[in-house]
Amino acid sequence: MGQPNVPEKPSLEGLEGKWGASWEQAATYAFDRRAARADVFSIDTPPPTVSGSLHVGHIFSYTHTDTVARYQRMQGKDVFYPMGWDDNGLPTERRVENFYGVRCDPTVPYVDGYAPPEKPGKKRQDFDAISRRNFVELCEQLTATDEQVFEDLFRLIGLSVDWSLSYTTVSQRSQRTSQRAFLRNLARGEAYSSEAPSLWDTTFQTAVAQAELEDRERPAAYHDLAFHRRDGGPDVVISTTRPELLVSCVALVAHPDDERYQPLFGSTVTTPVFGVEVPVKAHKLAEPDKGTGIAMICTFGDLTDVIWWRELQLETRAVVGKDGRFRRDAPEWLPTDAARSAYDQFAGKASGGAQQVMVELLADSGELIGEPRKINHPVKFFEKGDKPLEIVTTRQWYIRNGGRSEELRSTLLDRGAELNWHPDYMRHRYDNWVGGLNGDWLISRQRFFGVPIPLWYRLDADGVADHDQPLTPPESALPVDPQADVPDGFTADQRDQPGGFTADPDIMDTWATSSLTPQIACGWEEDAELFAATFPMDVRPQAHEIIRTWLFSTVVRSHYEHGTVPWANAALSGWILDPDRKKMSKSVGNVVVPTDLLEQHGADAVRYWAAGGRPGTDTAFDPGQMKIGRRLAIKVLNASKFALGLGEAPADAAVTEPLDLTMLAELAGLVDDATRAFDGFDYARALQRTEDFFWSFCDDYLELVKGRAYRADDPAAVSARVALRIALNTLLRLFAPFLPYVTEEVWSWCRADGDALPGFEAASVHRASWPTSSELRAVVGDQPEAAGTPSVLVVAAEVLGRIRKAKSDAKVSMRAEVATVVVTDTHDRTAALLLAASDVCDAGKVAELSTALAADGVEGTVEVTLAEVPAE
RNA sequence: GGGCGCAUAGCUCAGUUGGCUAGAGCGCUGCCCUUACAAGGCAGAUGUCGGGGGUUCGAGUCCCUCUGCGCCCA
Repeated sequence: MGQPNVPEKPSLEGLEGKWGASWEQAATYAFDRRAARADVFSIDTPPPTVSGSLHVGHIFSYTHTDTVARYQRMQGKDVFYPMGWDDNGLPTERRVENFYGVRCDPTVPYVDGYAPPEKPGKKRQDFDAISRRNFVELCEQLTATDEQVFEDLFRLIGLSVDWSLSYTTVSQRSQRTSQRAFLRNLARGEAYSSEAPSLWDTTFQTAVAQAELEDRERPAAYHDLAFHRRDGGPDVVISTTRPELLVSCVALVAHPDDERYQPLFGSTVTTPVFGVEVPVKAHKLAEPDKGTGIAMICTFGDLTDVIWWRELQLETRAVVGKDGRFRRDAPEWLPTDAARSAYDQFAGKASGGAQQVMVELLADSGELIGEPRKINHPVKFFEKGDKPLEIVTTRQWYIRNGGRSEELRSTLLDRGAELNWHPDYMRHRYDNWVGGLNGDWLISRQRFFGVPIPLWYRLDADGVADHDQPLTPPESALPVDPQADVPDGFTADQRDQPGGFTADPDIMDTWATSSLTPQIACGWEEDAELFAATFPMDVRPQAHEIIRTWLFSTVVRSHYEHGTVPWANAALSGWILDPDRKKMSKSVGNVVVPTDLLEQHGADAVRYWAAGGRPGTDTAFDPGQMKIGRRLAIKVLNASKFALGLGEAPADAAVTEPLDLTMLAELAGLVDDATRAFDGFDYARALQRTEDFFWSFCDDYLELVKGRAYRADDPAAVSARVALRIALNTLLRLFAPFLPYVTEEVWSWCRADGDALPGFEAASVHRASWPTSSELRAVVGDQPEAAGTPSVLVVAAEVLGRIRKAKSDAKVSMRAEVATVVVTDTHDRTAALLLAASDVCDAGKVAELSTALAADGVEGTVEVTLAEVPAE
């Protein structure tokens, strides 16, 4: 049998580089694609947005998943753990624009060998306008660099990803998958296009989906406007925060039960300034106690207007264009020259300017009642935008997601209920979101960098597109770029010609592709063998704030395509909070750069901090915890050095001493606990239990057996050495998911010269089997003292503690001699103590240990008498 | 307004079906160079378990209610 090769001065320095290279070379984390589905654990890793900056959040949540991956691998699973990079969409476009000083203008021709400006312009207006193709090329160039930075970090933190499985969300394969899934949705009627009011970001010039909205408090003012009754009765006064939209007013609305306005229902009134006749309607969404209780409906001021417009079947009088400005020509519905000339005063203006003009017009005509009343109210924004959204009628593509169908919604709620949520309460987020949907999923985006919608439209003799019968490519032709490729049956010169065809100009929403990460990663319709082995996946790890977007959209796509949930488990991670309990975000400027942390504390230490963040729980960024993690890693080195440096422990030697047996019995309990925790995705609990055990193992058990273990040629010494070796072997495996570097380092000591100590046969601790309590109980056997109550180890450690305290109180060294220790306690406890008496005496430097029986109901005592110290 | 979560030592947090005197680490104080570890060890002090009510022999734990904070949604 080999001897462990323990370094003289073990150290954490350089372990990341050493073992990172070793794992890569030995393909330690390689997925074996020949495995059967039952033997695979497959992980739908969140593809990070590489155009974003690195921050500690990346370390945090990805470490959580990695601990689970490592656990499952040690449980014998073939772990499918790919990494993806999300290059798709707006964040990349913005980064490329700012990085190179360019912006995309689809009307500009392609320039071969284009080089971006040497000094990027400061303002967007000064950016170089370049063709779509040049722009996409720059996107691809920059993301490749960004991906490498991310991969380096993830490798350093020790993610046990199989890097050969990496994918990007804009790769040809992802585009093919995304377009294929879309075309199948289209063929089955799950996707459709429609000309409808859509939320529109005037900065980005694109439609956005409900899932991308956020409310922001903005100041506004209620303006009271007088509408005139036809019968000469008193004016009807409405309150509005957007008086500039008066020109697009199509009706007034009040609650059906509102007695004040019931007489007016069915009649018409005329609008102030413009004199347009509009009906007064009743609808239950009107709020009687808001403003005057009667509101004007405009096309369109907000989402409620859209509901009223649709349900009350009102006219459309749209005035705000995609650029966010009022149309330049006076609308045809204005009845008089005076109305038209009033309109001309704010034609072409954005809403702010138009409002000023409109308010003046109203004031001049006397139809503005009283002073505007300032309020703060929530306004809808695109989450990445900084101007309020407008509602503009455009043709867009949608995927049905239950927002307009009770039946589908309930089916998708059932899908959510099929998932195991970790923590369980996160399922409410899903139910909440799905239950509150008010429209289908808008997936088309009027942007440039992304997966194109793979469609063309026939143009009739007048050049009008037929949107009802889109031209589709065969799946074999995917991916297509409709703006470069030509549909079957047409020639390139028919593009945009009457009688020819035109391309759908849009790309798909980022989520329309990332909702397919299981299909992309598992090789749907690309690699049948891989797909069969990995799908549906075992777990989707992700942050809780994107349950409504990523998680839900993935469930929708999988439901349509496969009739199943995409994974068995959803594991939600919390956020990183800064020490002031604020969410870390770039805009707040409180982000900590992870590379510095890794350099400072080491990967194991940073992982230790991350793994302490319980599933779903927000966790404060805490360098203090990293220091503790580092201390733990050093402790593992030193304790291992001790446990392995004690001389011979024959492979067939038995553990015989009660103290040793008790320790192993307790270790078996720990193994059960940690295993249970990991099975429930509670890595944090597994770590905490292991750590607790390890510290008392070091403080008490190691101290108790130290003297005995050093003795030569003594069966009791051999018992200690064997027990230490078994305990170390078990603890290294328990720690391996959390501290992959230091545990691998120590594991390697036990395999010196290819001759492994018993239990250390696996080439890597990360390929060793997860410990079981039965392997430990086999060693312990049914020896009563081992399973005894009270535990020999616990009683001995307690008495040792009293001895230490006596020395500490007397302010003497722990090596100080003790003359006598008298333990008075119950029969069982003193009996247990006596089984470890010589160890306690060794550890405490005790000359004489005696016990006495305590009287019934009297608390046990430990009397420690220090030896006389000769005067100096 | 609806939903969900959180509130335990100065700080960060454990406390799994209710059960002995509520724990750990950090920080703080004191002692100790001890042949695994001074980037260390040992010991010590520290609590109205957010407030109130209820169920129970017994509540940090279960129920109700209130307060504060956070998140999601409207």
